[in-house]
Amino acid sequence: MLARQHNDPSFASVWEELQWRGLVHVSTDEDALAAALAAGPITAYCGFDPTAPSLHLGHLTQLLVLRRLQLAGHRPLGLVGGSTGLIGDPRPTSERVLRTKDLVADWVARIQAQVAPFLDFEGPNAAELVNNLDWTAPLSAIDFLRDIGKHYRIGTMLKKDAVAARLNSDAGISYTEFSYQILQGYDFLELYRSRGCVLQTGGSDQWGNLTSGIDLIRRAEGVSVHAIGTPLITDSEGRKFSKSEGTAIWLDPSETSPYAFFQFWLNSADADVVPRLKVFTFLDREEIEALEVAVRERPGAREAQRRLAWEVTALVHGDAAAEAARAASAALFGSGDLAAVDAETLAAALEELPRTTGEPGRRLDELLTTVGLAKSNGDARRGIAQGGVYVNNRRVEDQDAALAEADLLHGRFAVLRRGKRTLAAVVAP
RNA sequence: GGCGGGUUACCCAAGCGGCCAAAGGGAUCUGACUGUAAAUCAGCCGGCUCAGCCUUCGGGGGUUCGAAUCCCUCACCCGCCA
Repeated sequence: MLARQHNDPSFASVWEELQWRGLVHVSTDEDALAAALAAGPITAYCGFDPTAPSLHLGHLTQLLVLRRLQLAGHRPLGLVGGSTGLIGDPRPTSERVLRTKDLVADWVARIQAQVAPFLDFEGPNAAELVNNLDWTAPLSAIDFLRDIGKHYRIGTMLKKDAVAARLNSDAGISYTEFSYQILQGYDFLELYRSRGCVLQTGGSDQWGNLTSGIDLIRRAEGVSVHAIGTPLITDSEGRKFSKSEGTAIWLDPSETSPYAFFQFWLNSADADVVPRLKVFTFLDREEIEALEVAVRERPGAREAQRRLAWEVTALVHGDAAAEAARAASAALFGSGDLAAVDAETLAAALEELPRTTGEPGRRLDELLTTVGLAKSNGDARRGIAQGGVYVNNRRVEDQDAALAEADLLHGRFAVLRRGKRTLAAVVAP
């Protein structure tokens, strides 16, 4: 997968490409940054805090920024925050619940394993994974206060958006989370000292934490370093699509199956698809512009969405998984007549879906709940009453309906559908 | 340490003894339209053996025929004062 990736040679520099792809929302002085990137290989880092067992799409943006920098000859550092993850950066609305150290350690390992495949650990600009616990754990509270704390002014810290928002909310903020920006700033300083790191990337919501490190390095070392803040990826309505609220799309296939992942991209709105191609694929400008034309002239064909879905699924889950997801999507949504799909193809497609076993006579509401298409039997029955439940693409009319012998395709399978596009499989025992 | 305010369903937020499973908004979900899109309109939106019943309004304990609403207490949060 790594071997296929490349930056677009039609750009004069990686900086220009990052800008074209819409990956630069804010940065430190553009001229100085562009000059630093052009002057020769530099070391850049991005941090990922283990606040969940998996990374999600917001993190994928960051991984790809690091990778594009690496493809341009720079050296990427992937930091997994073993210590910052124990603290948690302040969310705008509420205080985080502290996780146990064991749990965070487990998540660190998982996330390291998710970061690694996106970077090349061979060659002259080999990537490196680092863990900030390595340098913060040995630090005593006294040394921390004397050596680092002295560089921080309370007034500046209070003005950071994340802190100010919390102070204005009725949630308040603990000293623990208030201190987060210092920890992240210290990471940058440490990486500057130990590895000559002069660039940090991150989401624009991390800007305050990025500048924390820049300011610290200037005070402690008298050196100006750089930062790039990427835009928060949203849909055309401005909603974050990767937020922890439940619609999160995870990189871990056991959290979000490759099929569901593929479907997510396939369902991108016309207005979103081109920006997403730029951010999440390695397609050249020329190709993306051609797809942009396709969206404009033949929107119903959804060529750009199909390409996007394939590319990103292959990038994250590999070619085989992407092909399986594509084939399943084609089989399940292709003709509308599922009985026409041959047994082998159907069986393979259903492998991609959530599934449960069920025999004729089982109530549909129970099957829907069991397989996760409804959160309760009442929800399932409500769904049927609203005309939103289908068996093998045929609408179910009766709330008390049960699975019928005739519903079993090839004598074994039934496809349950909730709404327009959420599918699950029932397999006869 | 003192005084005052607050804790409501996924989120925001009304309610201030019965008409409260709890207003309103948002999100999610479903239908119509369509392209497995967007926008728009409509509906649903705690659970169940569903014209009824059960469990919810920070935790626990009271008062009352009856509490999200009153009292006590514990926890947490906010503000002002020290």
